[in-house]
Amino acid sequence: MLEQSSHPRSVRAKDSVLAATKELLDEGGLGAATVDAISARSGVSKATIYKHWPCRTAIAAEAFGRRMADSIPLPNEGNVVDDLTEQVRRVSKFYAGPNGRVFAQLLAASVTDEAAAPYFREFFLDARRANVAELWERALRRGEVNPAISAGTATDLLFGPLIFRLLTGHAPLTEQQAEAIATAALHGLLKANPADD
Amino acid sequence: MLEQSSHPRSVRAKDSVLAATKELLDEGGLGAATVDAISARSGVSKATIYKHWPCRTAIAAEAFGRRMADSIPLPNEGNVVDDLTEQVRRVSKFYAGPNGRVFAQLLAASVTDEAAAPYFREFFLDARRANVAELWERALRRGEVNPAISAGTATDLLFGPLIFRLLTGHAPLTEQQAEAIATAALHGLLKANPADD
DNA sequence: TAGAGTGAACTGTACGTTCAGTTCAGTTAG
DNA sequence: CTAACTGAACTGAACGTACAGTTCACTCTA
Repeated sequence: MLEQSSHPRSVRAKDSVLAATKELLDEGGLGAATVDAISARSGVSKATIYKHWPCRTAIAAEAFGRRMADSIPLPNEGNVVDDLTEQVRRVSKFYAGPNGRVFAQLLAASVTDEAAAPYFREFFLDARRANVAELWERALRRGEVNPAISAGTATDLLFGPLIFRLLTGHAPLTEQQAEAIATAALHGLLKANPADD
Repeated sequence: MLEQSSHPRSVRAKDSVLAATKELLDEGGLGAATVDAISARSGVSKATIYKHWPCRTAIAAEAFGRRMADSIPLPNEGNVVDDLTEQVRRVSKFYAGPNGRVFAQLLAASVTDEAAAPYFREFFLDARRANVAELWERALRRGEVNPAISAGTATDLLFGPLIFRLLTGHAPLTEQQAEAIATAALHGLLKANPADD
């Protein structure tokens, strides 16, 4: 019971807001997570909410951010082709589900909403990039990948296409598509590779 | 003088709206192109505007769409590596400029704005994809690229990373970066290629 | 009792709608 | 050839709505 009261009120208010926002995002996407709705459901007043966050989008980014890291663990199958392909497949699957829609809305909102961009970066991109960087480092140590390519470029090449598709909806995010993208990224677009299966 | 009067009023109104919107987009991005501002500058009433377009974003997409096709001609240097690399470089340069910001805002707005998405797709993506598809077909005929990869996948792999960076701003869009991305996409991330310069 | 939170009202912006009245282009009648 | 007619398209100004973000007098709780 020390646990409960050791949380200052402000912490309880924050948690309550984040929990309510998470629910609203699940139910109706970013559009449903209005500040009034968050306030009503969490029982925290708008005035207090705006003491903790600079804008609406930032709340949503923080509320939604944690689940993504949790829901996509880092694969470790022992070789870079399998690991990276599996990672692309997992991320693609995440995007293809209902959470993908919310993710897209948040990314889109962060473009307009200057104050929210750092939140979005912190809760989504940084963790994701760190993940891939670790896979990339492993692969580099094993000598399996081109050392002239940076982890950042590799990340963009593998996941940029997924995000492109997610946002524009011009092509589906099926498992086959994810594999096609990963394979193309790993082996290249040119016909120079005779060692393909 | 027949030319003038041969345009029905509706065409003149549309042109006026598109011209005004284009100006506003240049001056202050999507945020400046409010429907009231467009109406005021074009001299076309809001009621009329909403007879021609379903929502604000659609106007902006159409107004902004044409310049992009114009400003990025299709390269033809005779081989796929140079052509695609050059194309990536050109698109990257376009994104890095002031128009890139507007493009990002439009793409972001289309995520939320259901009615605008088809406009955005028509005026940006379709033309772009057709462009790359043509380059890809050429390369296929010459046997320079992997025939197992579709033009769509190739497009996503080459331009998805640029869009990813543009939207999140996590990495710059310099010419070097564009080349690094194109090279990585063409040759692949793996170390399997001995035939590199 | 002092700092944190409440709640309710308020401001401001911008989308999209509505409608009575006006302009214009093409048509018909004189 | 001209003048009246017609209907579609446009105007202008107001309106309703939604939502972000702010303010302030208050209440509670640590």
